[in-house]
Amino acid sequence: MKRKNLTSDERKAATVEAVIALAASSNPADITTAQIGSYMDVTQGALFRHFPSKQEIWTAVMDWTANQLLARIDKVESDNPLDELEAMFVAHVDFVVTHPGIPPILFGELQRRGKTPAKALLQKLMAEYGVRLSTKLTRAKSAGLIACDTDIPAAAIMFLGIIQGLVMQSMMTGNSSMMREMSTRLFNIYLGGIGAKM
Amino acid sequence: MKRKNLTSDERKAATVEAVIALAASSNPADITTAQIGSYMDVTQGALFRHFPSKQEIWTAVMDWTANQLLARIDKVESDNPLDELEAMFVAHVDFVVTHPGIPPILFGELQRRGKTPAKALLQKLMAEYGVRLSTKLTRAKSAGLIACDTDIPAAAIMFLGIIQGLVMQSMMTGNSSMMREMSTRLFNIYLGGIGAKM
DNA sequence: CAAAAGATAGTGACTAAGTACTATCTTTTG
DNA sequence: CAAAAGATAGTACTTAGTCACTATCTTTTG
Repeated sequence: MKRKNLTSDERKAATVEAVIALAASSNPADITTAQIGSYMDVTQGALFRHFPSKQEIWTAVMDWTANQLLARIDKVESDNPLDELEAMFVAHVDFVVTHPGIPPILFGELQRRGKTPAKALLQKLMAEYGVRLSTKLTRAKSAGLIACDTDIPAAAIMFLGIIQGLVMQSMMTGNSSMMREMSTRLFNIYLGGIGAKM
Repeated sequence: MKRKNLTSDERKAATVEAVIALAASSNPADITTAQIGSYMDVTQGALFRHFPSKQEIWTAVMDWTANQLLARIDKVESDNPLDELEAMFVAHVDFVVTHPGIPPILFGELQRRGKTPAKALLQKLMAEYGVRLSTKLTRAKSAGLIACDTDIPAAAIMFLGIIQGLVMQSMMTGNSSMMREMSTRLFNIYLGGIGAKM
């Protein structure tokens, strides 16, 4: 069997992919460098040629995730802020459904004590997400599309919370296909909550 | 130094308490039997006199949690189902605020692969919680207190999701005191979402 | 009722199985 | 052929779980 050498960048990308794939079927905290290596048909020691420590692998994973998620929710474009919010919602749910390992990774990172680089990236991601939500909600309010007394910070937390709840539900039942269908039903309730005129 | 022997039941209860306390300041997955023992001023080996395995400790913790949480949300009593829902919401948030180790524990257990006894208990807890929510929402609908076309399953998921989101937010900022204040703001949006007449 | 006997809780040193990470040698590749 | 990627075989350390023994508590019995 002939061995295939990848460039350092390729191997880094493959590593991130491997971690995300593994996280879909095992607790992120329990993923070992040996498992990551074996997933890529590479020995465990080879990882340390590209990452100085395991923690750096998590940082790379968080970085990839943040970029992917923000890119997806930034792709929405409409002159109606409510349509944009719905598109963000759908894009986010879609991202999670197609990458079931991501939510456990985020939670695992969130639980970590102290401020690791990976956790800092996660906080930055959430902050930027929040800005986007607030902006669109404010525009919707100005346009008279939602109730004029809408509590925007609370509405932003709620937006993310709904997705959270969905993810949790699907992890509990092990059924992630219900997410897409349920997401529109949840979003309808959300629209009612912020007094959207339909 | 005189040694204090506890009965097996007392020691089990103390262990559960220790685990919950430790989970407030460190990742549940990283809690070792040595840490648990040291928290109670007992050696690590002593734990295995009362629990056959570490997994059984987690099961005991889940059992305690499920009983506590259900007891608290069952205490609410009113002739107005919406008031009951709000009281459940407040009771749940209060439980989480006073036991900050619980959410990480639940999420850690949820991530575990396969069906451990602890995970089964968690699923049972959620199922029972869901029943209570559906019952109250149905009563509210019959009484005309909320919109007659309310999507009850979605509303039940949403109820839990909001709490999820709150918890996540507080874990991110490390500020859990904002939870109580924010919870009423979120609940107001929720009421709007299910078309509550105010 | 006090002392012996038995039961139970806790100790401390150990083990076996991992873990992240490293030093050195080998293969691939431009 | 030289530089980069991977293999091999480690190191040093951590972890859940074990076990023979000891301290403490409870029950029996002369």
